[in-house]
Amino acid sequence: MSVLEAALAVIAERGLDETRMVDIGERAGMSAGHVMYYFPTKADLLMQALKWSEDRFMVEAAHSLEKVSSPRERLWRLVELSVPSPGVDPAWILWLETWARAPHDPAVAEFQRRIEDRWLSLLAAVVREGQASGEFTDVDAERFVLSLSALIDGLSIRQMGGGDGLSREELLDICRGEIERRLTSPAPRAPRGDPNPRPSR
Amino acid sequence: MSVLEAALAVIAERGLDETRMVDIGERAGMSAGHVMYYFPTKADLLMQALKWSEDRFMVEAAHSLEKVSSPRERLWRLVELSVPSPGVDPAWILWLETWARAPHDPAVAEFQRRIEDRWLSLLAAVVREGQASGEFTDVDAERFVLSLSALIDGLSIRQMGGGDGLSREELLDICRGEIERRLTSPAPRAPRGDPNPRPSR
Amino acid sequence: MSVLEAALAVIAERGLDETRMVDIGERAGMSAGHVMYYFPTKADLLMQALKWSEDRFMVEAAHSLEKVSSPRERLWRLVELSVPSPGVDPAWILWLETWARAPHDPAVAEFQRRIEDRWLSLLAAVVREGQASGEFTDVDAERFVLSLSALIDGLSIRQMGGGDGLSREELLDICRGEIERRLTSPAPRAPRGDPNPRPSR
Amino acid sequence: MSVLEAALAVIAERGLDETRMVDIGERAGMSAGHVMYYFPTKADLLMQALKWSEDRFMVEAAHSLEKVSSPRERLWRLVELSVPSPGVDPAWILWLETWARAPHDPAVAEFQRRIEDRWLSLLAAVVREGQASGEFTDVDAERFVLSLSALIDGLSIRQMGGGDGLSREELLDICRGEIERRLTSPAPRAPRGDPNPRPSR
DNA sequence: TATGAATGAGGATTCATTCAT
DNA sequence: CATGAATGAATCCTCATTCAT
Repeated sequence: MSVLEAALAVIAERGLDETRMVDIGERAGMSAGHVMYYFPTKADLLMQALKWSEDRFMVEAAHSLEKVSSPRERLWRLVELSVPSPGVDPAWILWLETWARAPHDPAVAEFQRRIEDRWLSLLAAVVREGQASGEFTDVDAERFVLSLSALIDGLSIRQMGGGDGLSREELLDICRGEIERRLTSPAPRAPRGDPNPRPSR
Repeated sequence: MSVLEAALAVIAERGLDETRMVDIGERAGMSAGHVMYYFPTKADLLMQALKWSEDRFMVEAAHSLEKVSSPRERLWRLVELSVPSPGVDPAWILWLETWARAPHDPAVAEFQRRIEDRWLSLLAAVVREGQASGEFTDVDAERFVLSLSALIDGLSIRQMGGGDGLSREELLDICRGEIERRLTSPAPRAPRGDPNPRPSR
Repeated sequence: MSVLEAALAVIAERGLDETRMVDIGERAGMSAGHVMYYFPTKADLLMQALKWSEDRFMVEAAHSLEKVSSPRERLWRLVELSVPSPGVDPAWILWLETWARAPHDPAVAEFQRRIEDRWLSLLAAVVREGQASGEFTDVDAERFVLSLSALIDGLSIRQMGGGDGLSREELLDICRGEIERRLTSPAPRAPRGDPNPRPSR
Repeated sequence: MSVLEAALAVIAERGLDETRMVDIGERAGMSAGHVMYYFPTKADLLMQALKWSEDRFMVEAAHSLEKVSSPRERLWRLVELSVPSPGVDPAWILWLETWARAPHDPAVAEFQRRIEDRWLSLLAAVVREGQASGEFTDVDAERFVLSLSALIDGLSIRQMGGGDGLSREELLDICRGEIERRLTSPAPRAPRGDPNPRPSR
C-alpha cells in the first residue's frame, strides 16, 4: 500500500484533523518520522491525497469515456462516475475537507480551483461535443457544467452526511432530469424562432 | 458579545481546528476554562454555533418573508438571503465545517440533517403556496427544493473557495434560471394533456 | 446521608486522589462549593473521614465489650471487630490512604498516631484487665498490643489487596494463635494445673 | 541516574499523587514528554518503580544470604534487611502507595501479589531449610512467613508514620521474639514426643 | 531513504477555590 | 448555610518535528 493510499484511507476513516502522522505511518508500514518526508505539512497531506484521488478518477473517467461515443452517454457516464453511493466515499471525504480548509488557506483554495477546473473542462468538452453534433441544445457550456457540477456537489454532500433516505438512483435521477431539461431541445415542433416562453437566459 | 458570537467569529476566521478555546474566551471576555463549561467538545462548539447562526437566519428569513406576498418573490428572497457574497461568510464557513465532520461524527450528522430539514421545509412551504395559487407548476415540491438547495450549496462552496470569477449576481442568475425553468409553466398553449411530458416533470 | 458518609463512600470507591469535591457533593446532595465548607483541604477530608469512621468503630467496640466480661472474650471481640472481610472495607481503605500520606504530611502523621493510640490503649486496657484477673500472663501489655495490632494491620493489608486465598477465618485463626501463645500460661506445671490443650494449634 | 531511580526518588519525596512527570524528567535529565514514553500511566510509574526497588532488594538479599549458612542467621538477615530505619525509606513508601492503590486498580493488586509472593517464597524457603536441618520446629512454613511478614509490614507502617518512639532495635526485637517463639523448640529437655510443643517465653 | 528515540511547544482539560447572590 | 457560575492555575498529554544513526 502506497503512502498516499494510506493517507487517503486514514483521512477517510477519521477525518483530517484526527489523522496523525503515526496512523498513516502504521498503515503504510513506515515510521511516522518518515511520513513527514512525503508530507511536510498537513495541507500537503490533504492536497497530495486529493490529487492522487482525482488523478485516479480522471484516468477512470477517460477509460470509461472510450467505451461510448454518444455525447449524451459520455456525459452520463461522467455523472454516474462522480456521484457517491450512500455511506463513506473516500474521494468525497477529501473534497469536504478541502472545502472546509480552503477559506483559511490560500494554497488549498488555489489547489481546489485547479483540480475542479480540470473536471469542469472535461465536462464542458463533452457538452461541446454534443452541441457540435447537434445532439445538445446551445446553452452556455461553461455555465451549464458549473451548475451541473454544483448540483452534483450539493447532492453528494447530503449523501455523505449520513444519508437522508435518498438512494443513489434518486440522486442520479435528479441529475438526469437537469441534463435532459437543459441540453435537450424542449419542443420538436418549433425548431427555430420558437417564441420560447422560458424565462430569462 | 455572547460566547456564541465569539465562537462563530473565531471559527470563521481561523477554521474549526485552528480554533482554540482560549481564543473564544478572549473574545467573549471569559476564561478559557469557562468556555468549556458551554462547549464540552469541539463538536458541541460547532453545533451550537451553527444552531445559533441558523436560528438567526431563520428569524431574518421569516422577517423578510413578511414583506412580500407573491410566492415567487418570497422564494426569491430566501434564495437571495442564503447565497453568500464572495469572500468569507461566517454562516457558510460553519456549514463547510459541519459537512466535513458529519461523516466522522454521528451526532454532527444527525444535527446537520435536522437543521437542513428546517430550511428545506421552509422552501417547500413557499413552493407549495405558489402551487396552490397556480403561480408555480406542479412539480414535486420536496424533490425540487432538494435540488435547488443542493445547487445553492454547490455554488456557495465555490464562492467560499476564494471565488473563481463569478460575481454574486451571476450565482443568483443561475439560481433564478433554475427556479423559472422548473416552476414556471413552459407553454401556456398546452394547458393539459400535452403529449410532451418531458420538460415540466 | 451525611457529608462524612458521602466522603467515606466516595473515597472507598475511587481512592482519595480520584475523589473529587463534586463527587462528594453529588452523593451528599449539596454543591461542590459547599463541600469545601466542611473540608478546606484534601488532608482534612481524609482525616475527618477517618475520625468519623474510627469514632463509629470505637462506639461499636464499646457496645460490643459490654456484652462480655471475660477479658479473653473481650479481647477476642475487638480483634474480630477490626479484621476486615475479603473485599473492599471502607474503614481499612481510609487507613491505607492515611499510611500512604502520613510520610509526606506531618499533620496526617500526627493524626494517625492519635487515632492509633486510642485503639492501642483500648487493647492494652483489656489486656491489663486479664492480667489483673490472672487470666493473662504477665507480658508487657503495651509491647504486646503493638505487635498484635501490627499483625492485624499487615494481614488486613493483604486482605484489601484483592485477597490471596485466605478466608477471614484463617486470618482470625492466625490472630487467635498469637493471642493464645502470648497471653496464656505456657506450662501445665503452673498452679492452675489445667492441662489446657488450646495453645499449641 | 536512571529514570527509575529518578521516579523512585521523587515518589519517596513527595508521594505518588504529588509526583509530576516533569519532576521525574528534571531529575532524570529528560523531557517530561519523554517520561511518559516510559510510564504511560501513574500506575505504571508506581509498578515499575516498585519492581525496580524490589529487584534490587532481592539481589541484595541473595547476596547477603551467601555470607551465612545457619538458617536462623539467614532468616534473621532477611528480617534485618527488610525492616526500615525510622524516617523515610523509599522502598517502604512505594509499598504504602501500592497498598493504597491496589483496592482501586486490579492491575496494581495483581502486581502487588506477585511481588509479595516472591518475598514470601524466599522467607519460606529459608524456614524450610531450618526445619530440614532440625534447627526450626515444624510449623506450617507458609502460614508462619505470612504472619511474620504481616508483622513486619504492620510495624514498618508505624515506623513510616513519623515514628512513635520505637527505635529500629525495638522493632527488630519484636520480630526476633516472634521468630524464636515460633521456630525454636520450647523445651530442650524433651527432644521428641514432648506433648507440649509450645515455644519459649 | 529510513528509523525511532527524544524533544518541547502547545492546548485541552480538570478542579479546587472564590464570590456574588 | 448554600449555591453554582466563573476562574485560572496547574498538569497531562499529544504530536509534529528533529536528528543521530
